[in-house]
Amino acid sequence: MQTVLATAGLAPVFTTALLNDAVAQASPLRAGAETRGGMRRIYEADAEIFAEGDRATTFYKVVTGVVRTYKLLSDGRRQIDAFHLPGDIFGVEAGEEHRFNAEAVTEAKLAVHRREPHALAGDDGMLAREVVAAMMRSLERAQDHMLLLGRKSAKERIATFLLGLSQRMASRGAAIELPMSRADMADHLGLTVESVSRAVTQLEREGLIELPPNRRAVVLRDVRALNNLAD
Amino acid sequence: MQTVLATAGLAPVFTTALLNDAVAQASPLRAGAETRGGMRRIYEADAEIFAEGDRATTFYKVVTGVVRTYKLLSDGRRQIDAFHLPGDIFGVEAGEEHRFNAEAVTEAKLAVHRREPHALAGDDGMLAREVVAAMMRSLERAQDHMLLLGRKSAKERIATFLLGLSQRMASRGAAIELPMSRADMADHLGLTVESVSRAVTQLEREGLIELPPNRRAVVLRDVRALNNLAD
DNA sequence: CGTTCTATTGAAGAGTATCAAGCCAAGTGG
DNA sequence: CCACTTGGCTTGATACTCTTCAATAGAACG
Repeated sequence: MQTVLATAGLAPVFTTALLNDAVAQASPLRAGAETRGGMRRIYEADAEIFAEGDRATTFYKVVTGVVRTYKLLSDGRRQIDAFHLPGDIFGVEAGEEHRFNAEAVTEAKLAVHRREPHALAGDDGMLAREVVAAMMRSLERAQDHMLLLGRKSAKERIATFLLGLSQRMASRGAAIELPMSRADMADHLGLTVESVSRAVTQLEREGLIELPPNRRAVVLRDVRALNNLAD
Repeated sequence: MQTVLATAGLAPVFTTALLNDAVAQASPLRAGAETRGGMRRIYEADAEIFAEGDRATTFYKVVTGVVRTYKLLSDGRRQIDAFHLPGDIFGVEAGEEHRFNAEAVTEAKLAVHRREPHALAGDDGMLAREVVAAMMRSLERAQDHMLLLGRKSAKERIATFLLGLSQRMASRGAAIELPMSRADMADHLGLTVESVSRAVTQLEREGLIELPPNRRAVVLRDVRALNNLAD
């Protein structure tokens, strides 16, 4: 059942299963979510997909849902390097082992690909090309994210994050479902839960964004101003 | 556009089992600084190699010296995403344009490679494999660096940075030359010059490292303790 | 030796983290 | 259908790390 929103302007955009539709319509840039090969597997929310140190015999492509990949410090500090949306490929490794952990954020359907040469050779090498392209996109995102982590303020981080999400999720207008918790956002943006909450609230008070009562979605009200913050 | 690579000029070489080979041989390939192909060019310290937005018709491999690649925010804040040492490849782009700036840190000799498909096809695709392997290494470093930027303290950042440098530079024992200024280190580690200086001094007082009077080199005195800090 | 550039050190301030309630939406069981 | 519980989000007060501003010290070069 969907949330009934108090704010009139919000109601129409939030009342449907945004996320699942977004999945189906994956952005054109992200080479079709209609992956042909690969065994499908479904993970429930928060299920582990693989862990750091696991043998990397397979890699994955998100079909539906959202996945997080992260690293941990010995004392438990966590850095989520990326959220993977439908169409995204993750778990590709240079070495024998996975270098980070992967978990489902929401229930997620994944296409699992063996790393064997022939698996890639099939399909006319299409998959191989796709994997390389995916790696380059990961690298670009990582570079942008280093700029965010190294040099942006909390408010700027939130603005950047929301703009990025809205571009990657086929969002209806400027409305975005937030599939991940504040804790996940915090560990992605190098902040604490409280700082994320405060920055979001601040952007809301300034009128740049708008949130429904359950706070798990965002409407970008002033994209210009948000872009200014994100730089 | 189906794959990003269509515009990369690299597409033809990224086929079939190529990726797996590159993956398998990732580390060993890194060794050879003795690049055969590519025109040599020498840049003096602080010379611009390319700028964000420049057409990415070439990519580079460091022969001697050190290079920094960085991004800027509109107000001048800078994030150095990586320092490139001899053997490292940089400037490979998915799109038409360079997405960051590159400058020589020290005087640097670079091997310049055209992005044309045939240039890569030659040499038995060796260079192509090397480029893919280089990208994967860049991605791994970027992921590690995000953990540093998002979750480590100033002291931990310095420890991590010094350990990484010592592993990458063919260092005489535990002694490392620091080719870059404190400002460069700061913009790489997401700190200010002063914070870098203080953290270095602190590690020195604690006996983990030792510096010469000119402060442009470091001896790692207690690698164990440093690793503990870096996690 | 003086100039210049870089690095260090000090004092004060800002931004974010930490600690601690409180709030609200959603789910549970009587 | 309504307390009651639960988990996630927000808000407040305070602490702390790092930044900012400012000055000094030291190395390199002519």
